[in-house]
Amino acid sequence: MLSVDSDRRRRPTLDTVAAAVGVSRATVSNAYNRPDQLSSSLRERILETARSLGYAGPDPVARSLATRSSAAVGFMLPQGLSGAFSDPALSIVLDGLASTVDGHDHSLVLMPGDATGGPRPSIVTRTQADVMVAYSLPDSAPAFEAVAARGLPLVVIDQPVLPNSARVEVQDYLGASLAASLLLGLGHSSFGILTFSLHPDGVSGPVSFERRSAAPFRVSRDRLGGYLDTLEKGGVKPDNVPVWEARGSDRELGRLGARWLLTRTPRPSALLCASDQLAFGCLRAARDLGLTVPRDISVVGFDDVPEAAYSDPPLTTVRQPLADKGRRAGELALKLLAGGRPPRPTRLDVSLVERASTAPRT
Amino acid sequence: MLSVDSDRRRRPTLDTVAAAVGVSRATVSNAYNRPDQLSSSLRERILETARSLGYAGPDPVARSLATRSSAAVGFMLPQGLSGAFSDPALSIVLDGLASTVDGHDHSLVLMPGDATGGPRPSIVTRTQADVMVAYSLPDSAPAFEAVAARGLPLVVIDQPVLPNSARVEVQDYLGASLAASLLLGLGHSSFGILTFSLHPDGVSGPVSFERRSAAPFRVSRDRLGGYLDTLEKGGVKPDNVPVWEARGSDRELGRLGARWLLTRTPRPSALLCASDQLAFGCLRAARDLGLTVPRDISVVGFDDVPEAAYSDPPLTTVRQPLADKGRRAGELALKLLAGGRPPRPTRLDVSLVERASTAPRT
DNA sequence: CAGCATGACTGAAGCGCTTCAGCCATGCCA
DNA sequence: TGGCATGGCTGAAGCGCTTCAGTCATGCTG
Repeated sequence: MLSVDSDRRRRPTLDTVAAAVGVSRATVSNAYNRPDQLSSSLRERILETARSLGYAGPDPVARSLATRSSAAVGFMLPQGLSGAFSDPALSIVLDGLASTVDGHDHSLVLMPGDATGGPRPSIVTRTQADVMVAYSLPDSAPAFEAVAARGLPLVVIDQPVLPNSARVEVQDYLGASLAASLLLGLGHSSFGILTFSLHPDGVSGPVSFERRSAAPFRVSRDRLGGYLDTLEKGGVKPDNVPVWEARGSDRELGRLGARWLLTRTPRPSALLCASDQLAFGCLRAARDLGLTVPRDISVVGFDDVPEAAYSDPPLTTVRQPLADKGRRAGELALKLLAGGRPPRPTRLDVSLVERASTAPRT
Repeated sequence: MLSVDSDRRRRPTLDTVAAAVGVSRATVSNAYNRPDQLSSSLRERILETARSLGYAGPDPVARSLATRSSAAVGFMLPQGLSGAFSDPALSIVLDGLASTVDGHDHSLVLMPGDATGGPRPSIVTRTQADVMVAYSLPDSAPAFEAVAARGLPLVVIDQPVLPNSARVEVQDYLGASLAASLLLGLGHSSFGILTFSLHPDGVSGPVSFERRSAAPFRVSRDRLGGYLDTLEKGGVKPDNVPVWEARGSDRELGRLGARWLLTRTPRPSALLCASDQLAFGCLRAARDLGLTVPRDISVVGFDDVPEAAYSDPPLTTVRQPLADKGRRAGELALKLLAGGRPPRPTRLDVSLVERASTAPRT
């Protein structure tokens, strides 16, 4: 049976319908796109005929070519899908973005990253999208050149800072400072820090000074910097603060890192984490070691994902407006699409949410 | 400065490059797509000129129109993005799929669902993709009609059973039976069941018989059926088994449901869950209530996500090969794209993984 | 009743690319 | 030396649609 193949080949087009109804192709097009351009009776007749012919509406690709707009936004991720989505923060941001662009009949094309910290240039070149959104890509991602070469508008979430792109980000450094200050205020003086990737190389482990200062991931760099600088101002030497880098932001990796941090000598009495997921891992690691949070160890996270309110104990963390971040990025994308120039960066507020995972040093 | 707009308008095309080099458009096209059709020196010259002209390669949309292939696979989800991705199982499946199609230079278009349990038909109609993948959509999803109307090949993951589509699914019923048998074998006789959505209406709560039997989500139906039928064979009347439906598969919703289940009279000594996420919620709920797993309560999950091995206690669960599921779906999509007929459904094996969240009834 | 705005529809020019049937040298073999 | 395969390139026909400048009745105004 070859009928399937030939069915697919010989699908009806606008012309088929036009001929069947006895009108011009333009009229059929108008029936779909500009109902006000023809009498509603004729429109009805056209739609009816189309249906009976098995015509499902204007072909999206042809329409895109004619309108020079593919009605899609490309979303560039720093890593593969499963890694990326192990952090619920991304899901929330993406959901905010999707609902915004979806309301404007745009679809979302996912572009997974690889070891370069972003999608391969060839992917970027071939993806049908008329605006790109970068989510927390390293400064060095080759994907950006490809975007520029295509002349596509770009909105950047979190990082990097790029000329001629719209940007939305949060006050990571400030948020981290707030968290560190809180802990200092509670009398802590011995700390450990748990961060997610500083480099896109997929390495987990203790962080050297060089590795830290050369980090291409701004978010990690800022949060880490916020923690360390503030501690230093509080009299804690950065050299005495062990830092563990997890190669992703999920709780198992957090648990692993926390286990290392909590077995340093002297043992930290407070752990600062770059994300809630990592913090959840700390809670687990503490329990594994027979330590009680917050009595023995204080833990703070970053993000304030919904679950932070329900962990055991509820997590003290830095709140960032994740859904807003996505929505705002969506609006910016739409705006650039409409020909707008990139406005000044949107900087979203962070705030400290004190729950039960922090306590005065005993 | 209008230059941005006109820049975007006046981008170089194949013709621009052809004219600059002094060859025909076909030759430039060949330079990109069929290197063997021209001398490598000419090809070099063309590529070089293109670069200097700021030509980023053939326009993806135009190319798609000419080749009648959009090189994209559409992924239809039963719900919005954040809801969908709160279950890590989806991320893993999607990752498997993405890496498969990505290797063949296809991209992935996400189509979020709404309260109908799938993407709106208008989205389906307008999305540029030449094969659709449905992930656990209800039988009733209107999205399917739209797919059929466009004549697009379809691969269905998990459900529903649709004529003329490729399908990959797991032995949900069998898996559930295994889990229930294990618990029966351990001497349990008082059970509670925690399932995710039976209907796409976003309702959480105790499940009536009607609601259960009319459930449009096959996976929930099968797992629930596997549990209940097996229990019944083991002498436990289904009427005596409380069932809670969570409107999604995340641990907070699981915790909520488990709290309800664990406060029934008599209190169940074993909880059967439709997913690991829900099971994690049970572990939490048990702890909240001062109960110890598995001494007071046995808990089993479904999926065997990576974290199941590291929960406290490690989770007894039904393993399904998630990454394989995604990969297989990707291969099927590619095969249909190549003109193949839908093969017989792929049915992946499940197996019981016994860890430490189950114990004999005390 | 001339003049004109209005509504309903059409013709044709693209959008940027792929592909395939040639065409033309060139080199090789017998 | 004639015949033929081969490599390298081109011309032109689409792919299916949007859009815009018209054309042509029709009805309304003065």
